[in-house]
Amino acid sequence: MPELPEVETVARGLATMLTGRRLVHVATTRGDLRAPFPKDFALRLEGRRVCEIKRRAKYILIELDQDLIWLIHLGMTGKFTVHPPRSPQPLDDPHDHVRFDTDDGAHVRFNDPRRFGVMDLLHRSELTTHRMLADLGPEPFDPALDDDSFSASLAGKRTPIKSALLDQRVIAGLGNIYVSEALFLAGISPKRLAGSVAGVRATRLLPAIRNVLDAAIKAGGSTLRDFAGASGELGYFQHRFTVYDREGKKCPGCDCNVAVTGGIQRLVQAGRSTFYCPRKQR
DNA sequence: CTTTGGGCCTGGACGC
DNA sequence: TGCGTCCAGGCCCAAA
Repeated sequence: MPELPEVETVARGLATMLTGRRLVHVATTRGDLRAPFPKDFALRLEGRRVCEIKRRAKYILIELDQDLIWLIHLGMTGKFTVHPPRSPQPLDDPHDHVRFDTDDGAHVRFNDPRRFGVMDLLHRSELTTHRMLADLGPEPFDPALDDDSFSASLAGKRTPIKSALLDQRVIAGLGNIYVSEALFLAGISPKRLAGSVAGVRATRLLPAIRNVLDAAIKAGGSTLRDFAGASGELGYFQHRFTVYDREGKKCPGCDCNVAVTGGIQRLVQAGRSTFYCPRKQR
């Protein structure tokens, strides 16, 4: 369930370990996840130096020399594990899809049991035209995203606000969990049509989105401290959610009796679970 | 044009 | 115990 905060955490962890390093001994296992890896994938990564590691929406972008960019999506279950130099070689796992060493002797593996991840290689010039990047909306923390532009992107939409926030063209990086959390914090019903959120409610929703993401990134960052130097999995951190996956539990903002009200409700919108409190969200 | 829904993939939870 | 069924999730694409 990696969404923006988890992807950000993984990207920061990888940056700590890999920036400035050269990739050596790159190998793939079966060479496909949701889609086949690009042609000569391992060969093209071999010997490249890591210049910088960034995140765009839920994608990790590893910028290499020769203007090559390694694009990674973690899907649902994608994980990186970094084994520092001189640490024991990890056991083989059938779901290890990519492995490589760095020129300082670390060993890195990408593991994805459900294979919903994506690997691709692109040239720097394709950063805004690549199929998976071209239509992405603004980053939630982009200062250019203000109340007016956010409101304008919701205006006229006939889809529920829950679905609109999952649409990466509206705002990039939110997934099913943080959409529920942000709508709860903003006190907005997930069933409300996006068009009716434009205006005053949008000015409540945008800070709520930022608060929820910021708190989760901070929680992730605190796990990174322990990981550097240890043989660690990147991006998995304990985070407690207020409404997500808490059907029937008490809403922290309500003093109502759960036995009477049923507590936090679950509903399905566009095939996906939404969790909310009908009393706090209108 | 916009919005909806199916398919991809597989481990784990659940029911019989 | 062992089997089958369903679900979760992000994203693309076809269909309405």
